[in-house]
Amino acid sequence: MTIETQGEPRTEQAHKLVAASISQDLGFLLAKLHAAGSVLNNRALSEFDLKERSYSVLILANSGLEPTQREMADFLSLDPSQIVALVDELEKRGLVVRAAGKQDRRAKIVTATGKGSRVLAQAAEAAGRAETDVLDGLSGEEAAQLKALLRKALWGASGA
Amino acid sequence: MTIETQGEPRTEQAHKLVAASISQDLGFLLAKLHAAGSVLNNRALSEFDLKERSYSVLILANSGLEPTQREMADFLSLDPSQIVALVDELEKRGLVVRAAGKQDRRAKIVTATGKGSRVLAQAAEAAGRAETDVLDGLSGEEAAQLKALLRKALWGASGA
DNA sequence: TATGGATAGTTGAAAATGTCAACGATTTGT
DNA sequence: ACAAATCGTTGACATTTTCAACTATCCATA
Repeated sequence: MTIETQGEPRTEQAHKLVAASISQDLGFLLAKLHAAGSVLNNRALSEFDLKERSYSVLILANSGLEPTQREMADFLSLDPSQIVALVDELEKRGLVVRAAGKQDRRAKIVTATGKGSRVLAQAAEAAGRAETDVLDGLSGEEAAQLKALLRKALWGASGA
Repeated sequence: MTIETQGEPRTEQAHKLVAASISQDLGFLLAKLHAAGSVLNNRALSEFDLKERSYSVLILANSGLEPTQREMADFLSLDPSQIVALVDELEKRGLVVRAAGKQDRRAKIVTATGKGSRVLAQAAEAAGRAETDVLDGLSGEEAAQLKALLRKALWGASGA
């Protein structure tokens, strides 16, 4: 990020409106960096026919935490019906399987297949490179600090 | 934010899935904090019949920087046609006026009216309170640091 | 100074997303 | 055993995004 990443069509540039007070607004800063990052992320993931959403689901399915769809919905701040569609697609592609929960048979536990794990490993690399691009303007330490602060804001000092 | 803000229906809680590796992913962290913040922001702004979008436009219109609609679109990462709709509504409500650009008569400069300024002043207070809620888990210093890092990631060290 | 190509705003249509209410299957509390 | 709640799913509906035109205007250059 920061000023023109490459000779590309020009990603972002210092703008006269940066001086406006909205540049101090947290919601705006989050929205803008999120928007910029989404473009790069989705571009990087498109090679694997994934988007940010399906990528997230695949990560959770591969986490070993045996998440149910409901837990995924809560955690990803998505409507349960959206999880259905995402899991449907990943399952159709053989990257993920649904299994009835052991204690609660209403719930469906989503788990990554071997193929899902392998695709995820590659996708994660590409996503990592995209993240590096987004945080181009920050030092490694600053990048880590930014992520730590975001985690703390979300889950408090105890968060991962 | 952080664990349950109040006795409310429960806003957010430490989740078992926090342990998943996606909690280290910048895009996810931005999306999640942005989503959580949007809820609070829009709730706070609804008192003034504003949403995050129209609030942003109103701020820029009130900035004294005489932004054109195109500049707003670029800066807010929105399609120009969305700016049209937002300005239409604000103009209908008498909070903002359009004027032809002096050098370029194709461009429309959007400026806040007196009424717009007054509404904005109050809305900004409410939005500020919402932001405080979102950053509940951070100290004042940490909150400032977070915002500084976001700005730096977007515009480099020179940014506002 | 005329002419071609770009750009600002606007409109409207199409596609993608978000929201929400209902339903069957299952669990939980009493 | 029964009532109330919950999980996944479906489908309807609303909102948002994306994109291709179109007019008016600007700019470059012959």
